[in-house]
Amino acid sequence: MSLRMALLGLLKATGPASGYDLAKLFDSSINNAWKAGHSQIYPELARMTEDGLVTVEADGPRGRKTYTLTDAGWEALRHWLVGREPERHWRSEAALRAFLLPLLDAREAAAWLRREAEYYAERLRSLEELRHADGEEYPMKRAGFGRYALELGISQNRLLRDWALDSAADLERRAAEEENETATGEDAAERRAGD
Amino acid sequence: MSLRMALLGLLKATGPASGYDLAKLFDSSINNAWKAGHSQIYPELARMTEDGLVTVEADGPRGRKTYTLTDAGWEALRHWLVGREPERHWRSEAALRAFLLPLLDAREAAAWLRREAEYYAERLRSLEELRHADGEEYPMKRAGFGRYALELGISQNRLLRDWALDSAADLERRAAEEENETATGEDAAERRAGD
DNA sequence: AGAGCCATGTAACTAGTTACATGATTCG
DNA sequence: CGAATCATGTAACTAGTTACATGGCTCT
Repeated sequence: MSLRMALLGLLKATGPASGYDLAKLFDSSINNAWKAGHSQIYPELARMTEDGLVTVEADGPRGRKTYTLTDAGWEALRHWLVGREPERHWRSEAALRAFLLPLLDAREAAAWLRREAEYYAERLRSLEELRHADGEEYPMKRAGFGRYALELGISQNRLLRDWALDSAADLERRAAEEENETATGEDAAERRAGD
Repeated sequence: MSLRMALLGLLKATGPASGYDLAKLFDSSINNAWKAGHSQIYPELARMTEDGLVTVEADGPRGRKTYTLTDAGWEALRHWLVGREPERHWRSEAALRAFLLPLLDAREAAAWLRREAEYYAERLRSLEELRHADGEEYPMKRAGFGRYALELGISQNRLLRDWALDSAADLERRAAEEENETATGEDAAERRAGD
């Protein structure tokens, strides 16, 4: 359903487009919110045509098919956006790893987190560039389309970067404390064993 | 693969458990990072047994099967955690809606965002409670397991709440400006048409 | 003529969802 | 003895991934 809505939204925002165009738009715009390859998009467009949400004109060069949003299509999108509770579940491999991280040795986990932080920092940079890019470089920016999603993406990547750095520092502090304990305190360990 | 790793991680952290236990643990702990129902967990455990990652003892009451992590299972988990780039793609219905939001009327979009903000605020409250809960109420907290994921979840919900409120305010400001323009300025519109 | 991009699709597979189905035990 | 919970599974379906397959058009 979400894929379908993403396609309807892109058609609403850009006007008529081919499956090929939509696949490219996916990569360059909505990409931070949803992902789909052409092998998923083409059959979905065919089903949407059957359901009357889009109409197709097969005319362009190389058998290019141009899809146009119908009234029913726009109505379906509006209804989905406004009239339904969103699905809240998300699956994120990054979050899962975060969850499992304390199973590792603290130093190892910290090192991994620092590499993650670099990734998020890089990502943050590229999204901030998008914010300052004008309409030609980032065509979806026209009409404020994607504006709020872009801000969200930027904030989230900043958050993830900071979280990774803070967690790494925390793990390193804990590792250092432990090492300190075992190094200075054979006697302390004996004291603990005694009570 | 991620489901498999989540199950291995839970077994590592809690010790031997049944499919039923693991399904409940999923709901109560790892839930913010990954989601799975029993109909996905049971067959996965069967496959993991075939692959030698866990062993099964069918002994308990009501045909309860107890799964135990093997050395190969722990090794597989370690390797997945440390030795691979994570998959970065995420699909989030919330983010997709954020992207498509500017297609709606500004007032309507703002109202929707304010409802969203309430949802995130509620979620934030319940995660913050978890942070202060002791080990009995939140068993995964033992040994710091899930600690970093919990902090991440709290930060993310706070971010989403604030993002929704800020975006709503922005949309309302824009709507007000537009209304102001059309109300006061027939002449202004003509002036614009003239240049 | 050949490289590169435009453009569309299908097939086989893995992952995840929803609904159905069954029965044992425990507690009040 | 009945309700709640424990406990396991399967079947049918939808969504998403990866790999394969084909051919047209444009530019050099």
